[in-house]
Amino acid sequence: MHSFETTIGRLRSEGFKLTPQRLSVIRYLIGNKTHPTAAVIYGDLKKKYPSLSFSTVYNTLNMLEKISEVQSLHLFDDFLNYDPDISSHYHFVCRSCDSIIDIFPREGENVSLPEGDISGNRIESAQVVFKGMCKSCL
Amino acid sequence: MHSFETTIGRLRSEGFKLTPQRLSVIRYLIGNKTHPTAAVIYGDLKKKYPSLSFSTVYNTLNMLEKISEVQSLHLFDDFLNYDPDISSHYHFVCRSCDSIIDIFPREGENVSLPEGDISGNRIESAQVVFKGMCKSCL
DNA sequence: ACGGTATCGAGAATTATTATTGACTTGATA
DNA sequence: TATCAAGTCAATAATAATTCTCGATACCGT
Ligand SMILES: [Mn+2]
Ligand SMILES: [Mn+2]
Ligand SMILES: [Zn+2]
Ligand SMILES: [Zn+2]
Repeated sequence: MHSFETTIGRLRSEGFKLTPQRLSVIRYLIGNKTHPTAAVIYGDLKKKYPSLSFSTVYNTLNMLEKISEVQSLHLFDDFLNYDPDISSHYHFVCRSCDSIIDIFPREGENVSLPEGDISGNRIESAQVVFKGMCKSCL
Repeated sequence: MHSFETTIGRLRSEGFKLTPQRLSVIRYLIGNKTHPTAAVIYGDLKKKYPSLSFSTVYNTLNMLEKISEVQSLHLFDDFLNYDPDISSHYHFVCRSCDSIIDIFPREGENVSLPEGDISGNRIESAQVVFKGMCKSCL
């Protein structure tokens, strides 16, 4: 996500109301380096905002995804993970402990993807998911 | 998938019975260059095998995935696509027509991924999904 | 204050996939 | 042939993440 100010500015200009519920979800996500599920977000925020509902969490996440402030990740079978980090990076998923690790490819790490077209199809985004055993599980 | 003979040989050696229902699913998938869903497989086979049930399609797909004869792909929100092509390749998904296009990286197409370890995590497989507009939709 | 609109939360609905169940098939054995 | 055990079938129920519905409420400009 962008900064708090930028994000709420974008929502305002798109015509969304900045309700306390939405702001709580946004504050939860800003600077969050994990990849929480809707259930985790709901569970954590419910403590502080007991009247928050699941629908509102989903609605807010879908709204944020629509304006590309978060990205949903299909890493597991039964649920989505949400990534507030919209910088270009990839993911590693451990098949033993299910942890999700951000991969920021550096020079020499040999992650390179085409941009523009491939076989005549126009690429707009690319997702890379590595699976294996994470450092701690090894 | 491997050849018909190799595949049924593997199933036999793993202790699975080669029932007509399973064989019909296997024959459907061998050489299939699309990425059918369980529902599509069921719908197509139902015409020829009216007593086939959905459970059997799912059970057979899960069995084939367990022995790595097919690969399930989480490309859309609500269902899985199954890929009988187990050679190393990637996918392009068109956001306009939802078609799934195989990407076999060639020399000079600049798709290269690390093997072995990345940041101390052991890579066992990698999935790449490009999204954008396909050639025909452009 | 008033009227129109957006959003809320609660709970129902949706739906792809998985689990359960009881009948049936198969093959080995006596 | 009779019996038995294991595997598999199809029908159906269950599961669970996400979305939808709806009446109530908050907000906004006038
Ligand atoms: Mn991430
Ligand atoms: Mn493919
Ligand atoms: Zn791990
Ligand atoms: Zn297309």
